[in-house]
Amino acid sequence: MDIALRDSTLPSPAQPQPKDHLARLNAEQRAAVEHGDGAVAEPLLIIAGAGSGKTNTLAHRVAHLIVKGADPRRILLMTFSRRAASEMTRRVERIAAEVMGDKAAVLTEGLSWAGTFHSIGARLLRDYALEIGLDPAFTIHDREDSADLMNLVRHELGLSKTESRFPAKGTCLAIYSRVVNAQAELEPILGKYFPWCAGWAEDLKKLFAGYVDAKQAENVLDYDDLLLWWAQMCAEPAIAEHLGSRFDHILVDEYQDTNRLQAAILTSLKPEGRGLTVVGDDAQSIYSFRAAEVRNILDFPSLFPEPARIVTLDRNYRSTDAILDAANAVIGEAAERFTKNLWTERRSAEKPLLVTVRDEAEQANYVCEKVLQEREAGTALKQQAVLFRASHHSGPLEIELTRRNIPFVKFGGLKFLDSAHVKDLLAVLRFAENPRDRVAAFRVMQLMPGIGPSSAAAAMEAMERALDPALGLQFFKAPARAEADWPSFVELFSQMRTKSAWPADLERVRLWYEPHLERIHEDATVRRADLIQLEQIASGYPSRERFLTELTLDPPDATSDEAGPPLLDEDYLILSTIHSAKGQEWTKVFVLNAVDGCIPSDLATGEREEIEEERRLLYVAMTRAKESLHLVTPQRFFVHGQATRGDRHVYASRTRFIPDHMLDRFSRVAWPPPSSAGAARAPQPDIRVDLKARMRGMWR
DNA sequence: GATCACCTCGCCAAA
DNA sequence: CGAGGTGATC
Repeated sequence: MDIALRDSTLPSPAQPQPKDHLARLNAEQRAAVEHGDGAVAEPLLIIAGAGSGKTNTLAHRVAHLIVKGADPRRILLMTFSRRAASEMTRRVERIAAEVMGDKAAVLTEGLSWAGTFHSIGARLLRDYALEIGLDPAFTIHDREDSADLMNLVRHELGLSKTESRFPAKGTCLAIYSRVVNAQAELEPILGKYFPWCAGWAEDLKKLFAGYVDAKQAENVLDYDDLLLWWAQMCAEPAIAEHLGSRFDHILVDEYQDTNRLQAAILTSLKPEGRGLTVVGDDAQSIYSFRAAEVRNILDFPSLFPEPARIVTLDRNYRSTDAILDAANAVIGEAAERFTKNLWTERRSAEKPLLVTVRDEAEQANYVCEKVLQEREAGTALKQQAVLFRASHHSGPLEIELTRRNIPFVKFGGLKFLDSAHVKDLLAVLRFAENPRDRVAAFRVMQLMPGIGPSSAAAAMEAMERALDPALGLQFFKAPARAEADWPSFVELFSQMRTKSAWPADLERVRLWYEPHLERIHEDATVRRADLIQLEQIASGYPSRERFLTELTLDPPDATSDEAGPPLLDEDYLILSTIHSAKGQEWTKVFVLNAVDGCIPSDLATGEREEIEEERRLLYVAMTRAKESLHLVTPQRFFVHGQATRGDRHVYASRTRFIPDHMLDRFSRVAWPPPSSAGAARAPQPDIRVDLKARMRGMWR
């Protein structure tokens, strides 16, 4: 910041505006931005179709509020992902800077309440911890930690050896999570979404009660707790009032994908609705498996004493009309729909392609060839994306990309944080942060050979009995085989408890962990590189607590074919699940497995609502494309669970969401093209043999 | 009580 | 095929 700026007082909103930042918006966008003209006004609902400039509009609205004098520290902005939040704040800064010049930075820096519901929840719960009887040093379990804790309780209650098999830990957690997020009773949830578990209702209730007790005893919260505690806290009128009055404006993005808990939080913060803005598109609701509730957005207008203002954005700035025609046709078949068709002025004669290939291997070949062709023609790899329904659908393609040395980054599916060595390291940190965290403690202690579940449990008990956890560990008599390892572990733990230093803690942990890493894993070298990379990431966080919290709530969501993140200036192809592709766009888009069984997933063909959501999923995938769109349909799929190269397979047919009468909106091609079938063969050996002569010779 | 070899069964998307 | 659980061994 320069001197002149430091001397100046806060910029006055009344200053003449050098540029009209609203001029480049269309009339509807502008109406959304100017609603209330910077003041706290009645609730606003923005129905924003795919590619209608939603992010831009929301960013302009926030910037406009600030320009008009709103206090950025009193603006709460909730987005669906961390990535969306930082993109939004970046744009707000840019727009505000255009209007107010350098002075904008002072203001936009105050825009600190921007993030996901979960991360905002975590911050607020630490803030109000004492008022609500929560230890502010709580740690947060990710999905896998939660499942592990669920499993511990499941064992303790003897549910792991029932006569017929009790649901697995992941399923139990999914059921629990759904009940919590939907604010529903267990039985109907079981009947509707987990019918194969319906017989276990009583045991599940016991299990969940035990799970809640365990979380409280260990001072840990899971993802759902961040919303549940927040909502419960707001059920206390005094706290809700206090909290609600901290914010003048609350803006929520992707509102179609919020659940009942989130809606409850919102209305308790602003019961009158004044100052609320929600943005979304019911045609893009694809998270009902996380208990998202389309009704939230549909019912929003009538939720408050004053009806909400509704603004609809239906002009699409992203895709060509050919792509939009096809996408509109797909969503046009939806049983129930509230948004209008999108329109655009971008003309193109290039219809989306419906490509038939023999199998997934050919699909991989097709994508590779086309991607390289497009790159030759000037479209960078980064401007091209391959989308798919389930993370494993990209398996064969990943192999082919690797074989051909085409760099790629994959979003969705397995993550960096899911690898055992990273989790080990984080568990040590979490154990130091919160010694009562049993999942972390068990994981860490069992790294030492000779220590299994029962020794770990005994050590935990010793810790609880002692005045200080570190002393408890120190005087614990480790089993003979682990005696040599124990002291250095205790030393590490007490150091982190008493002389914690960040990010030095992490390096200490890594040094302690390295011998174990080498013993446990063959490929220790690759994994060590990951850990060093983790230290890089860690150095960007101010404290151990912030590092743990934010890493759990906003995990790096990409994995690449090589260890380490690709350099920013490198070019790479994007692979992504359709869910992770939400809100993004690319010049060229390939959709894999556009067949029944994949889209819709064969696991989602029961309820009509499930089918409808699968249709929206295809719509979301198609509307990511700016210039060209390829839907690829392999004809046969090799069945899972047989020896490699086994040839048991099933035939698949084109997705039901593109019925015959819609085909005129697509170009249909078979690949490789039948005419050049010969060209696809391996080159002939360059020799000539006179077999006729040879055969004649046999008798001579 | 820890560890390993074997066996079973499988439920996608993710903060 | 693979995580996760089971029973036999050190």
